[in-house]
Amino acid sequence: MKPNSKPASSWERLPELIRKRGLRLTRQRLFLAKYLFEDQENRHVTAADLVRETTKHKKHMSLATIYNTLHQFVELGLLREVVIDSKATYFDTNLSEHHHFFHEKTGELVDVLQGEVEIGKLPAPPSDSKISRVNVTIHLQDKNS
Amino acid sequence: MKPNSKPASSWERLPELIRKRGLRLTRQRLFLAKYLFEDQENRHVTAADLVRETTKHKKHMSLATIYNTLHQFVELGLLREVVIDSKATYFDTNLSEHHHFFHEKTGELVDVLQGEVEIGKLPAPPSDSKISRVNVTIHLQDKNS
DNA sequence: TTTTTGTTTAGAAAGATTCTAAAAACCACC
DNA sequence: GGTGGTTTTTAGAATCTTTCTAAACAAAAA
Repeated sequence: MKPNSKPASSWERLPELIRKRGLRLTRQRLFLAKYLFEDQENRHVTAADLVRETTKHKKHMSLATIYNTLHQFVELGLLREVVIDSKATYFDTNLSEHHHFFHEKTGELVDVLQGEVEIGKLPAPPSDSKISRVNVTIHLQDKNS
Repeated sequence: MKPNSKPASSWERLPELIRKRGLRLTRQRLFLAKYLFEDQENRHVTAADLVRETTKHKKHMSLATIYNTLHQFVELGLLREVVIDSKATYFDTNLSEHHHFFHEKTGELVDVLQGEVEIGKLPAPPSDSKISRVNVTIHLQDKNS
């Protein structure tokens, strides 16, 4: 009889979400979900990061499976894909509306909370389109350069 | 902000710019500059586009040279590099401060003039960094989806 | 347990970008 | 205009990220 007052994490919602799509609850999908969502921290991971991490945890997964799973998680609304430089695609566990600092030198991404950016005006989209998202990326350099 | 009064075209300034850097005025650099800047239109080109175009104009250039030259033009302040999806890096001849519509379906980029976007508030950068650029990308979907 | 069907996997393939080192072109100097 | 030193260009190889393939495997159903 433990009280369950915490908000359900993506980790807890996973079986339901997966089943709703007719997908199977595999060892690999469970491991990745646990790894990404168990602690509520926001992460920015690449596919290569995850191959390294799964191997380190003695749960090696192939690149193909990592990519498949990440894309499925995006479909399920559990991850957001972020493309900023041509070196890598990041998958972001922070689903709330937010933006990013991008350190040009290191490739590091840092969240910028929604309230910290205000957009006063936007153009109307072309008539046959609608706006699906507005991305703001703040590129950073070292101060002394 | 200063109004965007058009200076001499990049095409005309090229010899001077190139020399200032101790670079040589080669046939290839001249052709690309002319191709990109001669008419004042704003372009969004990829390296592969340019290999195709140079070949079509019977001035074939290797991919390596195309990439080298594009990066040099970025260094010289003649082009801007734009990364939005993982499929390609675009080089943008529009140097004025501006942003982009991005058609998710087609990968097409369309300029959004500076005045059409207003940013009311930005976070302070981390103490060891400074903001080098702020990118706003407006992702578009088909209206009926 | 057996069957069915979806999933994972290693390795191959594809696509973008960078590297290499040999040949060609630029340009300063005569 | 030629020569020589240096930079550029080039084709092809190498690298890196991402996707594809088809064979082995595992989850759910019967």
